[in-house]
Amino acid sequence: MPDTFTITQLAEEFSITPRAIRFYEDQHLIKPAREGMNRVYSYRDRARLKLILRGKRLGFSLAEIKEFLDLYEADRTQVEQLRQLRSAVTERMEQLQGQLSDLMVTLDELRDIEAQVLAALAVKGVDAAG
Amino acid sequence: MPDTFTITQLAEEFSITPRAIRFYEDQHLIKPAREGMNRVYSYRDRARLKLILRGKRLGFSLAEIKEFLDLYEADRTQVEQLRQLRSAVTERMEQLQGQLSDLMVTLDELRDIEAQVLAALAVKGVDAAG
DNA sequence: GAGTTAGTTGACGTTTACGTAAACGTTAGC
DNA sequence: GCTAACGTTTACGTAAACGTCAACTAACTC
Repeated sequence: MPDTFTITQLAEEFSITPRAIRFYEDQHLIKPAREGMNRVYSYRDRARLKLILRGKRLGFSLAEIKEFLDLYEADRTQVEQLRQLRSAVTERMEQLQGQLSDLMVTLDELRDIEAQVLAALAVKGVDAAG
Repeated sequence: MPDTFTITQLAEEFSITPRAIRFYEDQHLIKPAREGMNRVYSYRDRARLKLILRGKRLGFSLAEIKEFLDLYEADRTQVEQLRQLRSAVTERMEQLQGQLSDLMVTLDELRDIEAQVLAALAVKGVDAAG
């Protein structure tokens, strides 16, 4: 592991495009150092990028992710910020729980349809595996 | 419960705008009857709209929802149709199973973060319920 | 018959998260 | 001394899912 990274190194490591990383910079989610014109990413920058991508996996918008990151950076010692973070996480969890139950209902319905289809095929004396 | 609905009635019932409902029609997800120029929604149309909104809550695109709805409507009398329907349903179920596990992983990550935040608050001797 | 209410069809605007050139600079190899 | 690889900025393009006018129409109400 080196201690600095180029933009394409990070792009390849995380399977995104350099364009995406630059876009995150445009949106002030990350600010790498410069060596002349070129961006140079530190180990901490890389960690930050990891957090960004994780936030995206979790379904947060870049604006939301920026708020989270700012919370971490601004002052990790302040209770109010921890509370904000917690409430954001809780809210998101509730959304996901809703999605989860919707998903399971949908799966149930699909199973019903599948059963009906199989029954209909059976009535026609057709091998279901056909 | 009446047996027909106007567009604003449905819009209000489901907390969306008439514009949204018309847009679904543009995308061929729903085709209400007409009384002169005006749209008239049957009870079945309303059920269909419910399905659309549920699909959206599940995070599917309108195009995907359309495919999904077409499954319900397909001609179930012909063997070939039944087979197609069955394979589409099966494929859909596999996709949903994938989403399901993704969702659960995501929820786990969020639970981790929540636990960390709670721990940080506890260290500060703060009531988490604050 | 003027106004209000509820509906209609365009058609352009908006947001998010980048993609996609265009036009250029800087080192490395041949 | 040229080109190839990799980087840069600027800027316009894109897709999804509507929002937001604008400019009607049709039906009631007074």
